[in-house]
Amino acid sequence: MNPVEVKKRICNGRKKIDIKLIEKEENRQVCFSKRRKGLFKKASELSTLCGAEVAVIVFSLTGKPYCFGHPSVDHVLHRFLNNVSGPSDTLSPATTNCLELINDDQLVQKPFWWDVELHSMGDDELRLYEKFLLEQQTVVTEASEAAMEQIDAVPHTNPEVGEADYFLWLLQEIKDLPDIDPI
Amino acid sequence: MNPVEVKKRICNGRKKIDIKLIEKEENRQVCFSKRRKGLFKKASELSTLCGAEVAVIVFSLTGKPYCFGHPSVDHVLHRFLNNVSGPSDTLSPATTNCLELINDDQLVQKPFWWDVELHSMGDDELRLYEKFLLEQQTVVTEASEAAMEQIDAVPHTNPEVGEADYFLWLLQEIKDLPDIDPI
DNA sequence: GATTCTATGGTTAGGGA
DNA sequence: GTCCCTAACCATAGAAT
Repeated sequence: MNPVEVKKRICNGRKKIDIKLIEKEENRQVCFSKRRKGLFKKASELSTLCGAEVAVIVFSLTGKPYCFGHPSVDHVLHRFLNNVSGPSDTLSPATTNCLELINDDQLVQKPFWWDVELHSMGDDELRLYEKFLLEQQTVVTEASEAAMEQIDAVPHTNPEVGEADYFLWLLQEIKDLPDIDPI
Repeated sequence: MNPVEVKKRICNGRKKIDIKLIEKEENRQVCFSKRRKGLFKKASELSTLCGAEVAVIVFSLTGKPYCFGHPSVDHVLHRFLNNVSGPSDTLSPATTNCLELINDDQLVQKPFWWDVELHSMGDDELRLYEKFLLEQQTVVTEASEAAMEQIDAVPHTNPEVGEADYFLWLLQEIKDLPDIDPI
């Protein structure tokens, strides 16, 4: 910069603002960007300093989502959602047996059809696959949420326990299901 | 306080610390408490100032959950879980064709094996099914995340577009897949 | 454990680019 | 939209309560 041209920069130091919706569209936008960044940084510092798991999700007024998570947003959300769904140690013995089956490694560790070889894909394939995975997430999540809403709506008074055998069958089907060999 | 007794408080002003796990158990505990509070305050200010919807979930090292949400944690989580798919308008034409297929109602609205009749279930069955759905979410999410991490790691320079046909095949398989009639 | 205290280090509002 | 800039405001480390 030309020394002669150095104009004294007018410094508008930080001004105190009260915490209410910022009216001016542009100011609000800039503030959102800055403070979102600051919030994520604080969250990151908290997780590092204190070994905490943190997830932050923000929707701007325009509906755009932003998120931060350590170790990942989904990890924290799952932990949270599984915590919230209530104590699972009050289940009947019959159900517990079934849950052990679900938690068995067989189901989760079996290579599924979505375990494809990524390195063989081109750029567009990768992006498409990414999109596809997100769609699958959405499908399962929506089915899960819809079902769970219904579950919550159903009064939990039905004492029939024996019917749980259905799930043993269902699990068997699942185990045999996603075993398609891609290409 | 007795004026005679007013001892000058030795002030230890804030010291710069580097961002790494605080070793000393007690200090970490105090820091967690303070910074968690600060984080929630920042989140609150962001939502008020900018009209944003915010959810923050924190697990301490001891496993205790804390959360903040505006208008509520559940509201934001629900919105986020239904909203995961990102912008699709920057993709190449070849990819876009494929995405249209993905987005086609056929795939998503076809009744899947998890669309079971809830009202026929007993109490334990319902709880078990709920657990099962959460497991399925985890499986798909984890597969998705692992794959997407790899996708991000792969340099997006491969110009081969034609390979995307693989996904047309994959989608066909998917459409025919989950068509098991429960019981 | 949580809260209070003080002096710093850190954050950020309003401009400008 | 993002980045820099400054100065005033704010959060917080360490110690004590």
